[in-house]
Amino acid sequence: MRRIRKKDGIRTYSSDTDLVETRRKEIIARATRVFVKQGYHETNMRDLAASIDMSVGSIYHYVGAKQDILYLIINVAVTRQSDWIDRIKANLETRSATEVLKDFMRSYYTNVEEELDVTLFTYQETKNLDRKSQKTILDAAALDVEACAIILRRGMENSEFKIANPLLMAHDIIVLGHMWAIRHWYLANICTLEEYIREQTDLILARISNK
Amino acid sequence: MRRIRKKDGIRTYSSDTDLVETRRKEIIARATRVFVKQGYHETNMRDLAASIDMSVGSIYHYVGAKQDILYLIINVAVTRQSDWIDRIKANLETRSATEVLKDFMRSYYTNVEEELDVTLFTYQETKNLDRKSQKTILDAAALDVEACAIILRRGMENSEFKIANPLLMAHDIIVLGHMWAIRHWYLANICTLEEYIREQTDLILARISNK
Amino acid sequence: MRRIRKKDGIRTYSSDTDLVETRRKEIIARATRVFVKQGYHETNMRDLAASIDMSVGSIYHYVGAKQDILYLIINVAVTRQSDWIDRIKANLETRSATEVLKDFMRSYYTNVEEELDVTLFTYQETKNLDRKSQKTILDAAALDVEACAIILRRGMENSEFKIANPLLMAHDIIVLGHMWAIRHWYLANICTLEEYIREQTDLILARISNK
Amino acid sequence: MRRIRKKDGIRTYSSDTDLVETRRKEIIARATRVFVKQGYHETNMRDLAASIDMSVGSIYHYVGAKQDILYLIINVAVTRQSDWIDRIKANLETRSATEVLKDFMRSYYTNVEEELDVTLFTYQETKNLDRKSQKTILDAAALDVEACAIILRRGMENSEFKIANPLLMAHDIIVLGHMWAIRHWYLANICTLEEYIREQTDLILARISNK
DNA sequence: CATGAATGAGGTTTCATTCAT
DNA sequence: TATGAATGAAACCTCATTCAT
Repeated sequence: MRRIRKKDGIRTYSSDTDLVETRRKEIIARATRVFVKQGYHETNMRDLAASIDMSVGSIYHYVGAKQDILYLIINVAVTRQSDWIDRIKANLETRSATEVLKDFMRSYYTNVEEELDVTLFTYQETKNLDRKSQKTILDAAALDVEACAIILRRGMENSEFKIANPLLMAHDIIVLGHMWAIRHWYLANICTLEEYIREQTDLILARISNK
Repeated sequence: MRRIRKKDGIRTYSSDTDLVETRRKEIIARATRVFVKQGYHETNMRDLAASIDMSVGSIYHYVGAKQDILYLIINVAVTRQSDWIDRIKANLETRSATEVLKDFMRSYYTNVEEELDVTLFTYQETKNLDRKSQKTILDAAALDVEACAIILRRGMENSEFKIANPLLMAHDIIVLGHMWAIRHWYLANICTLEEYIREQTDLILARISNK
Repeated sequence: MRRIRKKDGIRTYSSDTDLVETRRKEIIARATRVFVKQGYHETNMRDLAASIDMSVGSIYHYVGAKQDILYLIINVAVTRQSDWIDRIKANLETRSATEVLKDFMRSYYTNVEEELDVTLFTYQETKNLDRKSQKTILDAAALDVEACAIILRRGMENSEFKIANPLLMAHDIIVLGHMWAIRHWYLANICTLEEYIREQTDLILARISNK
Repeated sequence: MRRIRKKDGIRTYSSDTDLVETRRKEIIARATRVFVKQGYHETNMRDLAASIDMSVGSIYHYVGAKQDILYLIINVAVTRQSDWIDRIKANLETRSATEVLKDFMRSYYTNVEEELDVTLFTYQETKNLDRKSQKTILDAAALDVEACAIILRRGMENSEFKIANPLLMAHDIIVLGHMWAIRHWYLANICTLEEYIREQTDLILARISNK
């Protein structure tokens, strides 16, 4: 008789929490590549198992369902390191909001470039999660906007920026980053990432800089 | 020996072109609602047929495969009326590029609001089409950017605007419109459509207006 | 309300017996070509209708079911003209049994050659008829053997032939004819029809001729 | 990316070659009975699965398609043991061609009797295979004729036999055997297998014996 | 813990037949 | 009488998940 346990709300048959974590990381890392390439619905568990060099049974030891893998993948994709916001705040102590914002956009957009496929994947497949998981993911995704808004608000405080709706402006900054991935099929034909970053930065600053 | 009839590249068993057109329109109109609500993969043909009040057999009388329905739906969603660009050009004869752009953004974004679900659907499900259909769809989608670019270029010609990369700027204008649908789960909490239109218009004009 | 009538045990909606006969003949003649080429199961009613230049509805006016067409086709194929046996008997009045048998084999085998595909078709598809129809067909097919046996028995009567089991011998004569069609994929590589007829005739005569 | 395993040209999801072989043998053995009794087209996969006491899924674990089962069945039916021809040749070392031929016919025809239904089935259903499989089957079937021809040629060498076209004669010998199955509906009424063998043997020998 | 064979419900699509026009 | 659009049951095949080994 199998004993059923849970970790992070997802069923597992193992009681060794560390092992579960290790194996799940392996699964996520490799499954990401497979799902991103072939599509979530288009990949069946047999092929997935073969592609990530595990047995179907093993996968189900560490994960409760196919959808859980999707959740774990997307969750990794939208979750930033925990010290991310702290580092932004630290930067704001020593440098102007404008400078921090420029750096932020550059590093955020560069990160999108590095995770081009996963970013697109997240936009397309999040809908396949159950309601609760979707909420978790969207909340995590919203944190990016909040982080960006911190910079904008600081700039407003010290009169560097003048912004009517800082959350909306932050949102624009974030999604214009995502667009580099989502619309790469078009953008790749009309500019380089470098140009893209420069133009979007200029677009934003032209509007918020307090002259 | 086996005779295959096609209309618009999609198999049909009827030779009555008008009837095919009528029935397909019905299928598209009703299937859009069902797919958008339940998801493409989550809706099976039996349920679809029941929902749109047709028999499964009848659907396959006018359409070759489930995927064809998806294609038809998305194609309708991304295809503008043929006189769309002409109307923009006509407007540019009598009014300033700035005014025309403002109107364009308002009407485009308002249209997104009216087709909120379908716009989101298009972003999520286009990947489920075969390679060739995807190309057709993306090409059609690119026309929106081109249309917007016409306005921008006119503004540049008469020195109303100053823009480094008009296609990229047009692209921003278009996708920021789409974002009202794609990220509605977030935007709806921070602003109204009215505000959204105003802010995005100001964002763009602040950057391109030639002072 | 449709009135249902029958002709030759097969449902029809028409009361005009002659018309039914005419139309059925058309259907049989053309459907034979289609079924023989594409196979009975592989041809659906829509394609059949298109191929024989009739509407599906029309076919069902004159025929009760798809299987009925198969029956009619095979029935034509296995049914000889009614004067066939009479002509054999007449021949036997004036010529030796040996001569008549030679002629019989030549004309029978030549006829197989002319209906190569239909003969094969009959062997392969009779099983798809219902029990009762199969019986009718097999009985009709048995008549060929009986006809041949008449010749053999006449030869035995006048001591031209010496045969232990004339029905079995007649059966060999008939099926060796059919084999020219059934195993044409092999026989065509090793001899001509002319050779085939000569060899089989010699084979039979070597055994039955009373020296 | 999608890995497809094959054994004998037929898809399987198992990599355990022995297991595939075992299970396929089970499937063939039991499916033969079902198909032969009910017909290939008349048996659907659900019924087949129930009849052979396997799940539909399991069948498809070892076989790629319904047609593959048909192929495997017919292939077994037409394939003789590999030492068959060697045994014939060995016999020809010690015994006269006439004796070997008599034995050959007896054992071949007896074998047909033992596989009555399958022999008929093969004649009727081979056409349902794809072109390539048909070729394989027909080539295998042709080997029987070749084997028989070996005996005939030996008899010609040592002047026991005199034959114009040994391949054609061998073909007659083989197909007259098959006819015991194909036309059993008729033959069963006019003679026993014993008589049939005797008569056909006499028929052949009367023609080829060099007196 | 690891494996992969087994399951069977459910997916998409076809097609013989009917019937309103 | 002639048509072909409409029907829906049933076909083949897939695949997430389980569980004996």
